[in-house]
This record gives sequence, structure tokens and C-alpha cells, in this order.
Amino acid sequence: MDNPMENISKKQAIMNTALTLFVNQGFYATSTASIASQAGVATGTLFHHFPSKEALMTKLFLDTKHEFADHLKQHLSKDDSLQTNARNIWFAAIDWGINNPNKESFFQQYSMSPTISVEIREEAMNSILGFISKMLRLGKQQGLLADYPEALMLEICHGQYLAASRFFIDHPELWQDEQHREASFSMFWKALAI
Amino acid sequence: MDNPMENISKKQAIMNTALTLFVNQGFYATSTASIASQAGVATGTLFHHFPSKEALMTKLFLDTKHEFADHLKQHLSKDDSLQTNARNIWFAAIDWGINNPNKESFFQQYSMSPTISVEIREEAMNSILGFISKMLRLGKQQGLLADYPEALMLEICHGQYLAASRFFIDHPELWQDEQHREASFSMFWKALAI
DNA sequence: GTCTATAGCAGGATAGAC
DNA sequence: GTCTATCCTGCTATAGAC
Repeated sequence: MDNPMENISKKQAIMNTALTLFVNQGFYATSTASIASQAGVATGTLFHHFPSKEALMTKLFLDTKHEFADHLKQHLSKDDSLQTNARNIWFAAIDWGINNPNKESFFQQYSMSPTISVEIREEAMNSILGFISKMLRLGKQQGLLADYPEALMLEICHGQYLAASRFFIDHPELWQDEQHREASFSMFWKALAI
Repeated sequence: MDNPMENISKKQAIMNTALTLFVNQGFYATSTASIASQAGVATGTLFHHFPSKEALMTKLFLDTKHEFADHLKQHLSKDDSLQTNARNIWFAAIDWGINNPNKESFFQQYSMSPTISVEIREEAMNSILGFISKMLRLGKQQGLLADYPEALMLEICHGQYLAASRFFIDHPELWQDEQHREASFSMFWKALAI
């Protein structure tokens, strides 16, 4: 057939369904048969698009991390101060989590699970954290950020983000509350600032 | 037989082995048969002590959380200032993680995984976080801590702890480095302080 | 309490028609 | 590319002797 949309939509349906089921039931508790049936395709079709269940998981993980990183990068501006950039990225990151709760939960669950191989997790980390590292170094040069060891600062940034987005996903209405929004960024910034 | 040590050690061997395997391979990737054989017991023995694989997991999770909380509480002192208590608890918590890397990884992986039911996770959280909440309220009364929403502060505390202990478990030698130790507490405290 | 042996079934992956 | 049908491994849990 020569309707490429058909293929794309089937493949995409499998990925969407798989992500939802992996988040809600866990990877091993989700059978390939259930992914296929809920996606409205046959099991054979799933294995036509992905050589194995694990390969499906890997593709899902890397695609989602890249999507997240791309979203953040759109909110960087050469014209703004470091603190303004940090602020904009912080809010963009949590916004993304609020708007993509499944994908955010996916990170929460699988960013440090042995379900995903170390190599894949590190690959994902670097594709995201590269530009954050640069920002940390810049902030130190400008005398805005404390001179803590960089790797530790990165881990704390990541941890604060996971914690804050976890909180706001559990309580989406509070993301509309100015006090909560500001408090989240304030704790993030104060931890790092001089 | 009337040697209770025999039973305890078999049961304990199953639990120790299970924790290690769950951390390294994941819950579903670990068969009850492999737990039993590596623990040096028969599968029947495992199911004599635990009605199901899931029950084994639940017991492991709650026992470990309680052990952690008990360790922290030992480092609270009525005579010390809030900041000193916070500091002592912070170091005690990471120390515990360094000395129990398996158990700490276990938290990292399963504290937000659907492998463990929400009820069990909340039960564990409350048994630990109860006294932390009290400390936060006290700090606000004393004008030492910022007046952010309590639930959000708790989540950030938890997130910073997970991030820091993850970092030091990956780089145990840096836990001996004064700069790294102090930086970790400094970021924790500054995030919360007024 | 502990063992051996096995029931019973679920699920990943494949074959082959269309 | 998609489907149906099915193979076959590997797993949880049980039965029953010691």
C-alpha cells in the first residue's frame, strides 16, 4: 500500500498505548498482547514495528527524553539574564510535566530502574543535561551561583525537578497558585545561588 | 525442631537475597526460583514464609523503610538547635545510604513504582515523614525556615535526599570529601531557609 | 520447616496467509 | 504491513513426603 499515514498511525498507536500501560502497570506486568489489543492492532503488527518488547521500551524512553529536552531549549534566550533563563526553563519543564503527565510519570519510574539499561539512561541524560551544565558554569563565572562541585549540583537540579513535578502532577490545581509556583522556583534557585 | 535461629536465618536469607536481586534485575525479572536457589533454600520454603512473591516485596519495603526511619530518629536531640538537628539527620540519612547501598537503591527504584501499591507506599511515607513535618513547622515558628507550603517542602526534602544519596552512592569516595559533604547539606538547607 | 516434583498457565515471539 | 494461529519457554504456586 502507499498510504504512509496508515503505518505511522499504527506504530504511533502502539507507542502511545505502551507508554500508558507501562506507566500504570509497569513494564513486566504489561503483556505485548494487551498493548496490541488496546492499540487496536494485532500482536504480529507490534513485532513487525519493534524487534522486541525491550526495543519498544528503549525507543519510547529516548523519544520522550528528546521531546522534553527540545521543549526546554525553546525557552532559552540569549538576551535574558541567567536567572531569567533558569526561571523560564524551570517553569517550562514543570509545564511540560503537567501537560504530559504520562510521560512525566514515565521518567519518574524508569529514570533509575534497571528495566532500562545504564547505557540508554546515560545517553538520555547527556542529551538533556548538556546545556544545563553550561548554564551552571556560566552562573559560577558570573558570581551568581555557589561554587559547589558541578556533578553534585546537576544531580540536585535533577532531583528538585523530579520532586517538584511529582508534586504538581499529584496536585495540578496548585500549579495555578502563584504562591506554590514561586515557592518551587525559589527553593530551586536558593539551593544553587551564592 | 526447636531451633528458632534456623527459621529466622532461612527467612532472612530469602529476604536478603530477594532485595539484592530486585535491585539488580527488577522485581518481575527476578523469579522466585532464583531467589530460593541463591538463598540456598527450596522454592517451597519461600512460599512457606511468604504467601506470595508480592507479599515478600511488601514486607521488604516496609521493613526497610522502618529501619531507615529508626536510624534517623536516633540522631535527633532535644538539646540541639533546629539547624544542628537538620544537619545531623541529613548526614545520618546519607550515611545510612552509603552503608546500605542495596537498600538505598531499593528506595530509589521502588518508592514511585507501581510495583508497590499506593497504600503501601503511603504507609511507608507517613512512618518516616511524620517527624520531618514536625521539624518543618517548628522551623517556621522559629523564623528560621521560609513559609512555603508544607507539602511542597516535604516533597523537595525527599527529592533532595534521593538525589544526594544517589550521587554519593555512585561516588562513595566523595562522601569523604569535606567540600562535597558540606555542599550537599548547604544546598539542602539554603533551599528551605528564610 | 524444609524439601522435591510438578501442575497449570501466561506471555514473548514466530509462521505464514492475505 | 497487517492479520490469525500457535509454539514453547519459563514462571508462580501447590502437593505431599520427610
